[in-house]
Parts: sequence; structure tokens; C-alpha cells
Amino acid sequence: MYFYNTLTRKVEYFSPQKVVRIYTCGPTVYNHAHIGNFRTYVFEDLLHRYLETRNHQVLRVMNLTDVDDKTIQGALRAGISLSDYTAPYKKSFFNDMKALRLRSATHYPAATDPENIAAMIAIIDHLLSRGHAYQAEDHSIYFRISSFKSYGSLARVNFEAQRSSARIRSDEYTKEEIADFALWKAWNQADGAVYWESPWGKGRPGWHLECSAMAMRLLGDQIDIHCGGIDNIFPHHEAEIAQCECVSGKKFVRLWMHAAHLMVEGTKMAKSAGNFYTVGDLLEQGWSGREIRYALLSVHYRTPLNFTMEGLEAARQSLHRLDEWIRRLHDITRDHSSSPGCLETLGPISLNDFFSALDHDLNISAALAVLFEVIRHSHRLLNEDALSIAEVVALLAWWRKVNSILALEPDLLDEEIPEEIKKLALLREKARASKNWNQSDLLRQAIEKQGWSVQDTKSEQKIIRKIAPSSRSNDHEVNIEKFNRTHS
RNA sequence: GGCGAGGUAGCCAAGUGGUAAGGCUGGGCUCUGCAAAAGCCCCAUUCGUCGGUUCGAUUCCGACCCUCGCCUCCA
Repeated sequence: MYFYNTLTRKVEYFSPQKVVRIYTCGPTVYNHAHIGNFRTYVFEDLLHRYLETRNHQVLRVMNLTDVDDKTIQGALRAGISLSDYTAPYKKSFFNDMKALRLRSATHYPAATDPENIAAMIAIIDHLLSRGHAYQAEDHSIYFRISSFKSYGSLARVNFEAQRSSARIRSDEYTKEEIADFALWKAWNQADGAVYWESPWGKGRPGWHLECSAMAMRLLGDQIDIHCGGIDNIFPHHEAEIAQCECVSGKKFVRLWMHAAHLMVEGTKMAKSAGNFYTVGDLLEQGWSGREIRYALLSVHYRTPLNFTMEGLEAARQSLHRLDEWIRRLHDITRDHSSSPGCLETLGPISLNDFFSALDHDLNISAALAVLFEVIRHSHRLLNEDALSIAEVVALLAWWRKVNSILALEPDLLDEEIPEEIKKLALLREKARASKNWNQSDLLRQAIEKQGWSVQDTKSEQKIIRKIAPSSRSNDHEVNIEKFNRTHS
């Protein structure tokens, strides 16, 4: 498999061990995560699922940043404790994850977990003793970037060259150098009751340190893949490298992968622009989590994604086409029990192409193209009666494997038709038999009012659940406890 | 200013030194009491602009134009 490595700015061959260790930067729970955040999480989900179908075991950590300036301010404004303030946003995050069918990470450590705070303090202690950190006049502890020569290599920023010009403003800070970043922020009155005791006085961890500590504690000194949004390259990931490598003396990450940004209707998503969406907003508008997932998934992760209502509509129609295909295959195999034949090609299409497309830096567009070619070609063959039951069964088996990566299986296929609808349909059948078209049309309206639709085919009436995403918001419920366990 | 991403049909979007995947929209056909649905078929002599290299470039090189992002805590 090949992946683009941000560190080298090249697509590289990547040969993972049986177990792949991945660290993914999670949300800061000061608010509901927005679809820009979820664009990155959907990409990480794709990576996770892809690796699993390639027979790797994925050990993935996603952190929850539940202490920082914004969460503290929010808690203070609301007059509640920090944990009371962040709890509903944590819950909201997991609900949204469920709605978008995101695979769970192995661990969801929170920055404020005692074991993580302890790990951070240990790292600072280590860095201080090695001269990589210092305590400034404001009592905060800073990382000394001049002590780590390769600082800037991920973002390709040359700090040696910038140093002289940066000095002009450095008197505004108590830091030795303007680019030095905080490891431990000394407590001040604005922090209220939020602080932890440390050998250097009351305070709280710096954001960059959280990730280093949690990554090393749960995944070890060296991890295989580290993901995040492109805006985390600098300074966040640069700082993580500095912290981890100064502690362990080893290369921290083998492969850095970053998702490009999401824009809305062609411009940057911002609350002030009125184009700021959360998953919850979109669900309320009647879009399903599955549709949102498709819209976020179908654009290659390194391409800036322009999120639009038109795009969501296209996602809805594409999924509908997929649903019809699956429905047709199911209808054919329903009454037959046939062992799945092995199907390698369908006409000119090699079924394995779906997976090999993803081998090349998760080329989802090429993979989806294979899927839709298979859909079109199998319809063509079925129209000509040129597919055996065994082949259809094999196609469904192929789809299941494809779906283990895409997670786009329709969820309404096997919904029972209610007795009442069946009765109405029976009446309509009679009306049609006696050519009572008026009565027939009235009955159709009645059926449609209840969320079902009737289609006349050669032999019979077909009763199908109408697409009504707004009534499906029950896939938005999730048991937080299950996810919130950060294990030991 | 420094670093980076991107400009491919109405919209979204792959891709390759040898002549443009796929999805949506649109059009046509089949089916049909009507309707709807569905399926099939069709839809870029052309890949931001201008030069260069080449037998040949959308793909390589150069310049330029445009859009967007990061540059101390925003995925």
C-alpha cells in the first residue's frame, strides 16, 4: 500500500506490521464538532476500515481535549464545573460519530484523566532535566525549540533563519524565543477552579503536550501513523514530534497523514458567514447520517472539499442508485439458497480493482467508480438474464466486503410492511383488477401519506418505503457509556 | 513576506507522455390505465492562460492569472 507522507511530501510505499498503531487528534469539546471536523474523522475512519480489510489489526487512539482556554472560559461563563461543561459536548460527539457510522477508536483518552495528567507531568520533568524546557518568569514551563534541531521539519519552516527577525517582538513575552510553546501553563485567576498540582506549582497542561503524553502512554514511543487536519501540521504536530523525540530519543511517527480542509458553498466555514454546520444541524434538516457520510467520504482526503447542499443532494441520489441495486440483488436471491460462487470479474471489470484503488493513497474516487461500474454492468447483465443466482450471491458477498470499508449499507431494506399498508394495497389491487382507476389512485395516495409508495409492475404491486430521512433521526442515539470508557 | 494545496464538462470529481474514469443534473428510450419508480443509452476534439521540451502534453519544464489554507493552541 502507498500513502502520502506529509513529512516527505511524497507518496511512499508503506508496509505495516500485523498491528497498526494510529493516533488521531480528536475534538476539543468546547462546542459541538462541526462537519469540517468530521471530514477529518471520516477520512480516519476510511483509513481504519481499509487497513482492517487488508488484514491488519488497528490499534487507534483518539484523544478528547477537555481542558483549554475555550473550555475553561465556557465553564466559567456558564457557572458550572469544567467537566459538567464538557460532558454534553463529549456525548454529542459520540452521537454524531454513530450517525456517520464512524468506527470506534480503541481508546478515547481525555486530557483531564488523572493518568494522563501524571504522564504529562512526567514528560515535563524529563524535558526540564535534559534542558529541553525551562520555567519562565510567568511560572509557565516552555519547550525550548532551539534545543531540538529538527524543529520545523514537518511544516518545513526554518526557525534558524527566522530567529533574528523574531527577536524584535520577543520582549512582549517571557519566553526565551517567540516560537517556544507552553508545556505547562501556570494558573491564573481567569482559570478559576481549574488547575492541577505539579512540582512547578498549580497549572494545566499545554495542548500539544496532551497528545504526546496520551500517544506515548497508550501506543508507545513509536507509532505507525499519525493523522489530523492539515491545520494541525503546525504548530501542533511539530510540537508533538519535539516533545516525544526529546523524551524517547526515537523517531516518533513513521507516517504523517493530514486531511485537507472543508469549505461550505465555496467559502471558509465560519459562524459569522452563516454557513457553519454541525452534524446535528444537518440531521435536523432531514439529511441522514449516511448521506452526510457519503458527501464527506466521496472526495479524496487531500483534496479541499467544497460542501454544498447540491453536493448532499448528489450524495442522496447516488446512494439511492446504490440502494436500488442492492434491493434488486436481494430480491433475486431472497428465495434461493445458493452458496456464494467466487466472482473475480464482471464483464470487463475486475472486482478487485475497488480494493487496489484504495491501495494508492486511499483513492476513493477511483474505488467508487469501480462500484458504480459494477452496478451498471450487473443491471445490464440482469436485463439480459445473463447472471446466475450464484453469481448474484457472489456479487452480494463482494458488496459486503466493499461495505465493510464504505459503511454505506442501506438500513431500510428489510423493514416489515405494516399490516395496514398491506390491506390498502390489497384493496388497490382489487380496484385495479376492476379498472376502478379513481379508487386505485385514492388508495395510492392513502398509502403514500403513511410513508410508503406503490409501484405497478408487470405482475404485481411493489410496496417500497419512501425515503424519509427526517424520520430516521433515531440513528442519532447512542449510549455514551460504551464509548466513554477509556479502558486502562 | 514564508510555507502549502488546488484550478478537468452545468455541479462534484479520478486519471495518464499517445489522445479524457465515475457520480449528480439534463436529454432520449424501455415499461405503463394514469402516475411514479427503475433500468439502459447519450452528453468535454478538451483538461486556468501563455510559452518551451517532444513525433506527440491535460499529463514534463518555465512564466503568468485565479481560488483556498497554514504561519503559536482552528480538523
